[in-house]
Amino acid sequence: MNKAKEEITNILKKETKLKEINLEVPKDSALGDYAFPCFQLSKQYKQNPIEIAMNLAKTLKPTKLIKEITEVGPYLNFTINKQALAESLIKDSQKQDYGKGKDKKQKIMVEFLSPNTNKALHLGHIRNSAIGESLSSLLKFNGYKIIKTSINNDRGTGVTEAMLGYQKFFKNKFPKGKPDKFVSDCYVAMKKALKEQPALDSEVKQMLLKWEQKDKETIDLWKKLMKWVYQGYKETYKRLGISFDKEYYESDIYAKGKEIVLEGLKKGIFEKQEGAVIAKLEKYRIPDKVLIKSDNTSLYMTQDIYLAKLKHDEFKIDKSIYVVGSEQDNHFRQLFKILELLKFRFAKDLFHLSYGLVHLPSGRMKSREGTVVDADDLIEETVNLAKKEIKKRHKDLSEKEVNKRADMIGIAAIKFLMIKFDNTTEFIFDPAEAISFEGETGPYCQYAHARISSILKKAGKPKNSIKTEVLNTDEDEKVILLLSKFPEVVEQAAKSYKPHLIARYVLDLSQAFNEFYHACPIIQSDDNTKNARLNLILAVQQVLKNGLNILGIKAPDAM
RNA sequence: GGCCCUGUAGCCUAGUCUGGAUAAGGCGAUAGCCUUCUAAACUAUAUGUUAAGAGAGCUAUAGAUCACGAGUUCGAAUCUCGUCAGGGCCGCCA
Repeated sequence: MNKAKEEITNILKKETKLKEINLEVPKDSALGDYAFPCFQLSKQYKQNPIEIAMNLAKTLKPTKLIKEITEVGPYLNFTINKQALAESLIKDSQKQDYGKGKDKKQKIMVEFLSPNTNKALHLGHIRNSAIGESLSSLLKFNGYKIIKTSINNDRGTGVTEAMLGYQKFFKNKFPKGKPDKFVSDCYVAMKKALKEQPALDSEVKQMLLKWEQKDKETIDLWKKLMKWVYQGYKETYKRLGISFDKEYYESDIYAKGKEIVLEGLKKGIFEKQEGAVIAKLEKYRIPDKVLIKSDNTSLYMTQDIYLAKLKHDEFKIDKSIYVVGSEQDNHFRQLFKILELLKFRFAKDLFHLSYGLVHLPSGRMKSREGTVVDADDLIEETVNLAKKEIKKRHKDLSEKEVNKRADMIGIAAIKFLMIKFDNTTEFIFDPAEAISFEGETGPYCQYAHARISSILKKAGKPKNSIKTEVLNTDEDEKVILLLSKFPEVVEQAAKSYKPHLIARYVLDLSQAFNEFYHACPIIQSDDNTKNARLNLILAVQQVLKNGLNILGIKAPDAM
C-alpha cells in the first residue's frame, strides 16, 4: 500500500474503530483521490451517512500527505498532496526493485504449455505460454520462488499417427524447413488418410503397441521424430522467451500412477466397473472418471495423479499451478478431487489457472484438421509488419538493427494481446488486431518507454535533489498518483493470479505519461521544473520497465 | 438432459470476487492539434521560417435499458433466483 493510502487508512481506523477500511477511488478525480463511503457507519452511529461524513470532515485534520478532506454527500473524500507524496516516491520508484514483494519463503510450481509433441505450436500455445511466463514472473517479482515446468505429451495415439504418417508418406525424407513443422505435416497427412480409409486405424494401434513393447525399430523412429519436434520447439521457445526449470515427459511416467490408483481401489476410494477402475464423483457434482481402462492401461488422468505427487516429492513445493485451457476445467476438478480423496496433503494447494480458448473468425481451431494459426507464422507476419513500420521511420538503420527492433516490437504486440484480457475471456483472434501497434497494444507501451529514453538522452541525467512542489499540473499529479499504486497492483495481481492487471496498469501509466508529455514541457522549462520532471519520467521509465518485464516484454530505448 | 464459463456503445474489452457518486479504456466514426523531445528543406543560425509529410502521440464530439425479468438492500453492472443467447465439458482421448 502506498504511503498516502496507508495514512488515510490509519486515520480512519483510529477515528471510526473499524478494523477494515475499504477505500474507493472517486469516479471523478476532481472530487479527490480516495473516498470513504460513510454508509457502512450509519447503522452503528444511528445517523445518516451525510451527517457522518460532515462530522468526520470536521474532526479529521489534513496532514502533510493529505491535502484536503471534504465531504460530498455521504462520501468523505481525501485529496492527496501529490507533491509531498512525490518526495520519497520518485526516488523509490526509480529503483529496480520498486514494487517487488517481500520474500514469501514459498515455492510455487507453474506448469504451462505442455504440448502434444506430434505437431508444431499454434496460437493457443502462444496464449498459454504468455500467461504462464507472465504469471511466473509476476509471482517471482512478488516474492515467491518459482519453478517453471512443462510436461511434453510425447506418446500415445497422436504421436503414433505422426510416426505412421512419416513412414507412409515421407519415408527417409528429412525436414527442409522448421523440423517440428515437418512432423506436423506427417501427422496431418496421416489424419487425412485415416479419414479416407478408417481401416488404417488398426495399423496405428499396432504401432502404438509395438512402441509400448519397446520394439527397437519403432522406438528409433519415435526418437527421430521427437528430436525434430524439440529442435523446432527450441527455436520458438527462444524467440518467445519461454524457458523451463524442469521438463517432464509423458513417456517416462505414463505407466506410473496405476499403483496409487490400485491402492485407492483396495481402500474402497474407487470402484471397479466392467473391468475398469472408476472414481465416482457425481456426489460432488463432478462427472465420474475412469482411471484405469478395462484393458488395464492407464490414462492421462492416471499419469496426472502420479505427476502431482512427483512434483511435490521432487521439489517440496508449497503450491502447484496448472495453466491449462478452460476445455479442461472438468479434468482438473476431477484431478483435484481425486487427490483429495486419496488424502494427499498437497491436494488443497493445487490451482487450475483456466483461460478462455482463442477462436478463429472461422471457428474453433482444430489441429487435426489443420485449421490452426501456426505460432511461427504469426510471429513472422507480425515481425515483418514491424519491420516495415521501422523502415518507414528510420532510413539509416542497419538491417541487423532493424531486425532486432522488429523482433522486439512484433513479439511485444503478440504477447500483449494474449495477456491484456482477463484469463477467462475467450476471444476471436483477429489478425489485424494482432499486428496492430496502436491503441491498447504492447508497442504503445514500449513507445512510451522509448520516448522517455530519448528525452533523457537529450537532457542528460537529472540532479538528485528534487523540488517536487513544481510538479503541480493535473498531468504531473496523475502520473505521481499512478506511480504510487504500482506495488498494490503487483500485490493484487499476484494474489489473484491475474497478469492482465499488470498489462492494464502498464497501459494506464503509458497513457498518463503520453498525456503528461503533451501537456508539460520538460526540456524547455525552468531549471527546477526541468529537473523535477526529468526525475519524474525517470521513475515512469523504471516502472514501465518493471511492468513490461513481468509481461515478458522488452523495454526498448529506441524503436 | 447434467455441470462449468460468458453476455457491458457499431466492434473489442476493463470494472463483478470485496455492492456506493455522472459505468472506464481501445478500435472504428466525426472534428481538431502540427510540437517540446520524430523529421525535411531554407537562411536570417533563431525556442526562426516554409511547403509538405509523417504520426506506434494528443484533444474534443457522438455513441450504453450493463442480455431480459424478479428478489435482497438506504443503494445492484456487481449478490440471489428465474428466463433467454453463446461457448466448453460430460466413464475407458488429451
